[in-house]
Order: sequence, then structure tokens, then C-alpha cells
Amino acid sequence: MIDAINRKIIAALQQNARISYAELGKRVHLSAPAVAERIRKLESAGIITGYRVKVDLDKLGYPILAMVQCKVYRTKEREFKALLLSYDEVVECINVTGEQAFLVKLAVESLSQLDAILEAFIDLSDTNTMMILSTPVDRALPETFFK
Amino acid sequence: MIDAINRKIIAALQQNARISYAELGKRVHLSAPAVAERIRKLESAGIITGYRVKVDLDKLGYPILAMVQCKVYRTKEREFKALLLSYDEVVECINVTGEQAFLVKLAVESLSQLDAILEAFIDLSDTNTMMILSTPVDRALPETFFK
DNA sequence: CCACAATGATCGATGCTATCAACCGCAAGA
DNA sequence: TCTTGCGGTTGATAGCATCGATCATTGTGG
Repeated sequence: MIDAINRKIIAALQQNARISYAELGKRVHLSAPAVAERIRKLESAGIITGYRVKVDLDKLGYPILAMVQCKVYRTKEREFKALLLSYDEVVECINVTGEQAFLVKLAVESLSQLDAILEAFIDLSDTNTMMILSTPVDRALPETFFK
Repeated sequence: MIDAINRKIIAALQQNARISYAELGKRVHLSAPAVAERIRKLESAGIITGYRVKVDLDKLGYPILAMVQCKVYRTKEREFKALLLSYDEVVECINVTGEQAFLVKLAVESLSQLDAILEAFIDLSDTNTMMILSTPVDRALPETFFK
């Protein structure tokens, strides 16, 4: 299923997910229907899970990105998860090993907005806030996949 | 530029970036060329920065995701950045405030592969490795943007 | 060894889609 | 008021997606 051609297809879609099947076909030396069928199978196998637009958060009015490490108090875990979901500014949240820890990425308009959110978190967890300065690498897949 | 219609367009592209202009037009009550023109402008303004396919890393042979917090030794910063870029398994890297710190997300095939990478990092930084158990939230944009 | 699915490709027809040009209406400014 | 520019519509056209028919290849059972 994951042969060299599908790797190339995924690589091309990684670079531009709105590319046409015809164009993809040219790149992998296959007809458009053949590519469409391969992609349909990748989707229904759950390998391709969607297509997303990438946007500039800064230009959309969210100049501040923060990563908050939350060590949730043992008894407050359920409550914490509910709180997380209630905040629209939570852009990403990953659950990691070690002391009920979550890494929460927040996109906010201002530091005061960040502060307000952290206030709410601090009742349920020990927080450690890091401001995100830059994102030197942002891939969806390891490069080895394409080799 | 960022009016209610463009918010809807971005929201729709967020859900499925391969949707047609005609379909987008139906949703925002505009003709296909009008939508195409709006998107063209969003792209050239750098607000829309691309379209990406989303994939299941597990199904592609990378069952292990780790987040490594690296406190880079003051004199080794340049060297560390070079090392990062040399590793294909680095899927994301964010530079955060506090003691030359980086958060590095790694996608690997096995724990031994992870170990090998950490070996290399440890010469240049204090590392704190967290295994990623789940990703309860993974949005590209705060929900407030759509309200 | 030969039939015979099953798979995965191509090709051709058809309806949709993107794209371009021409045109229109409205709002801001001279 | 005139005019200029912006953002929209419409219609034509070329290209694309999609479907069915067909064909080659491969692996399997008689």
C-alpha cells in the first residue's frame, strides 16, 4: 500500500494539498483516475486523514504564541480537560508522560489575554509558561519517509 | 480584508482544503470567481501560507512521538541548530523563552531510534524527554477566529 | 500448466470546475 | 457631478474529476 508512488503522492500533497489529480499524475507517471483511486484508498485506510489550510496566525490577529506546560493536580485531571476544551485559544494540546502533564499551545491577541487564561489553569495545575519565539521546523512527517 | 466571508472561507478550507471554489461559493453565497479572487488575495497577502495533507504517523510507520525539551549549552547554540536540521526525524521544533530552550517533536519507528537521537542531543544540551501519549486538541487556529 | 479471479492500471465520454474577459454597481475622492 | 477603483456577476472555454469499459499482470486453485 505504501509504495514509492504513494510516497511521492503524499510528498506532493504535503507541499500543496490543492494540486489536481492530473498534475499529480504527471509527477508520478500515472493517469489521473489511477491517482484518484490511490488517494481514495489512502483516505479510507485512514492514512490520509484530511487536508488543511495553513495560515499566518500573526496576520490574523494572534501575535502571541505560548506553550504552557501543565502538571495537573492528581484529583483535578478530569476538570482540567474540561477547562482546556472550553478555551478557544487552545490551538494544540498534547498529553505527555510524567506527572499528569499536558503541553498546551495557546494563540492569543495580547499578554493580558494570556494572563487571564493562565489564571484559570493555575487552580488545577502547576504551570510553566514559555513564549514561542519561532518555529524553525514544522513538518507533518519525518523526512525519512520520502527517502 | 478579514471579513466574515473570508472567515467562513478559511473555516471551510480548514475543514477540507481540497474543496472546490464552486462549493465554497455556495457556502458563502458568492460566485466561484469571487471566491477564487478572495483566496488569491489571502495567499498573496501571506495570510494563507499553504495547503497540507494530514496523515496518520502511526499508520505510516512512526508509532512513537516524543517531545524533547532541550536546554542548549550557551556556547553550543549554533551547533545545536545545525544538528536539529540534520535529523530527519525532527517533525517540529519551537524555540521558546528560557535558557536557550527548544521543544523538539520527534517521530520515530522505535525507542532505540529515539535513544540514538537523544544520545546526539545530550552533548549539546540538557534534555528532558516526554513521550506523547495523545493529542486531544490539534487546531490551526483559535476557535474565536470563527466567532 | 492452464484457466481464472482479483487487482490496478488506461482510455474515452461526460458533466463540473477553474479561469478569463467583459461588464456592472457602488462608494470615495477630486 | 464625474470618475476611478474595487469587488462582484455572467458567459465562454479549456481543463479536470469521475465513471464505466476494457486490458495487462499477478497469484491461485483445478
